[in-house]
Amino acid sequence: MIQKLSEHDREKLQESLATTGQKVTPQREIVFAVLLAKRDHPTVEDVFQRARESMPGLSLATVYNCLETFVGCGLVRQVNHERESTRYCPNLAPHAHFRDEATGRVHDIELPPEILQNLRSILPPGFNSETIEISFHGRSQDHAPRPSSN
Amino acid sequence: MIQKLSEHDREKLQESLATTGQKVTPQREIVFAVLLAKRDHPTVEDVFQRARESMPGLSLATVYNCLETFVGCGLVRQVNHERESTRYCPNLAPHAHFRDEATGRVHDIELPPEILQNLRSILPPGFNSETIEISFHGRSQDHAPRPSSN
DNA sequence: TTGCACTTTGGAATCATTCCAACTCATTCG
DNA sequence: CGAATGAGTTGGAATGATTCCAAAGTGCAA
Repeated sequence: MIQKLSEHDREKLQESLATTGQKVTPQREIVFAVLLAKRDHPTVEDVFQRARESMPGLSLATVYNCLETFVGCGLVRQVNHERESTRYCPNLAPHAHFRDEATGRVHDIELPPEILQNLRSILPPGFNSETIEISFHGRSQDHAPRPSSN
Repeated sequence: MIQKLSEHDREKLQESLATTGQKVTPQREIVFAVLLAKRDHPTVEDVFQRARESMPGLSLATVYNCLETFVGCGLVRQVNHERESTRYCPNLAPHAHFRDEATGRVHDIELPPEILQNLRSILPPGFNSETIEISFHGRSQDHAPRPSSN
């Protein structure tokens, strides 16, 4: 069962939604709470399952809608790997992703600003990049338990 | 109409396929030739259309098969952008991709080895990466004609 | 000539995602 | 108050890329 949003997170939600003229709804609160509760890059289906525990009537379409809305107002990031289902990630700090092909898990990799700068500098003149996506693909020995929570 | 493979390219094809115990077929030759003829990161559908000009009976399933085979034996790379159709790229040198959101076109960006090294170094211990994918997303003023062919 | 391994093919099946029309609910307006 | 408006939600249908599958085809080797 998902814990309710903290006052702080609820405000963040409310403010971000407001920037695009949208409102807080019970469904959006729960979907957002699910993302914050376990930062394991869940798929839409994962979010759906988890959110349903708290709100059995919730529909899959709504989960799609909520997540799209969050991406639109900058609350979460989409993470795509090859052709697999899209995953969602509430970590807004610049970071790369490491996809462990043994477990299928996705780990965040901190991204030092100078690396980003470095990367931007290899673009030929005339190329202006808004976003850079970096994803590693391999195996990790890391089987740490849960990084968990927020 | 697609030009036949050069002797050199045909050998490359033959050798790569051999490493995984597979054979050169007319279909594979044409699909490979299509990739080399215009290095614009075509989708499966693009390849299908272009290849059909030379071999009208070719089936879509076969194009999927060929491309998968080529990826498997290291002849070409897959390029994924968000949830769009997979694109294919015969450029094997390490490079990043720049996706121009205005035109939808994908450009290769040369990747200096030290940057790759740099990136590898930000992985925490225990993470071993086989491949790194880097994709920029933005707009370019570059409307150069065809870099084209070989 | 028979068997075997690899290929190709068209159509069916799958699966994530998008679309859509009906419905809910809160708020605004006459 | 009661209708109108509009954002949000919902379930099911539709879409689109990709995969699966079973039936043929194509050498090559025994």
